[in-house]
Amino acid sequence: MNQNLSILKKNNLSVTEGRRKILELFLERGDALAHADIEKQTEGAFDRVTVYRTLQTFVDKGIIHQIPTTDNAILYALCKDSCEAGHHHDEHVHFVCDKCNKTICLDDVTVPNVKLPKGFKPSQSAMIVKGICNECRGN
Amino acid sequence: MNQNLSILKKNNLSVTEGRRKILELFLERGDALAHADIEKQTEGAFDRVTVYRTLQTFVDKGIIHQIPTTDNAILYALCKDSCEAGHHHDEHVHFVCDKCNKTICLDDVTVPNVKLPKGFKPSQSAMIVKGICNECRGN
DNA sequence: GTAACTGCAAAATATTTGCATCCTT
DNA sequence: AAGGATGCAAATATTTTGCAGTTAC
Repeated sequence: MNQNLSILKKNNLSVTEGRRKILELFLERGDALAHADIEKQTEGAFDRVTVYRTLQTFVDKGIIHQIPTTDNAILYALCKDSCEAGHHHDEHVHFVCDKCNKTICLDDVTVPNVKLPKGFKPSQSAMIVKGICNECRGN
Repeated sequence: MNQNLSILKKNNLSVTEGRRKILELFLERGDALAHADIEKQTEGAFDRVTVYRTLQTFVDKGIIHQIPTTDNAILYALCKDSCEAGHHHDEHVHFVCDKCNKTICLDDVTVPNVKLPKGFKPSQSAMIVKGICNECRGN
């Protein structure tokens, strides 16, 4: 079975053109996408509203997660299998390339613990590293 | 001299009602503010556009810095003295309290280095920790 | 006096909601 | 057939831009 099909089925989502296509985009590209990227990539095949709703659905189901960014845009990226609905495990490092501008999930790099001042109790943490990615390095 | 006056002067900005007031807000509150917060706190004393422009000016001058957030809003917080125009040193940890929802700069907690996969060259990093802050702890 | 800042109007952009229709199961 | 997903229209929210009047120095 196609990977995107199985992901949708596993999450009790009906399989529609839009969901398949958007999920496929994430699977193909491997980096994080903004709403605007998805609109561009799908070239108006789906209504702007459908894209909003699809992304929201995927976030709710734990298929994708949001990535914090300094600039305006909200980015989304695929979750690992360990994510479940309402319970994300996205405590890995996100890398933003200054050159190609891609945002990549470094799934294997976990966010280190830091010593917080007295009284602060951490529950979750996120980390963003900027720089040059492995693909742009050689060029 | 007032602290906000000296900050403005130091950055060659003319001292206006709006700039003084917005800077004062940051100095008083100590936590990070979104554009919407500032509008609410100043209760329409200044045009919405003025607030946008003032924040942009402050960012350009290195008086405040933007903080990445998981949800939509862009947050701003005061920079330490070591920040200069066009050259931020905001590599400290930002703490978001789940209870009071404030975002606090932990200026003394520096972002630890992480080992990146082969080929990735870091230039800058940011970190966000969620949890319960010191003030909400006791309550 | 002059350059810079502000407010207003309006354009451009982004996001949300309601509802009728169509599609998946 | 029934429930959910989509598209369209429109409401709402957010951000940017131009310009004329005002203010800081």
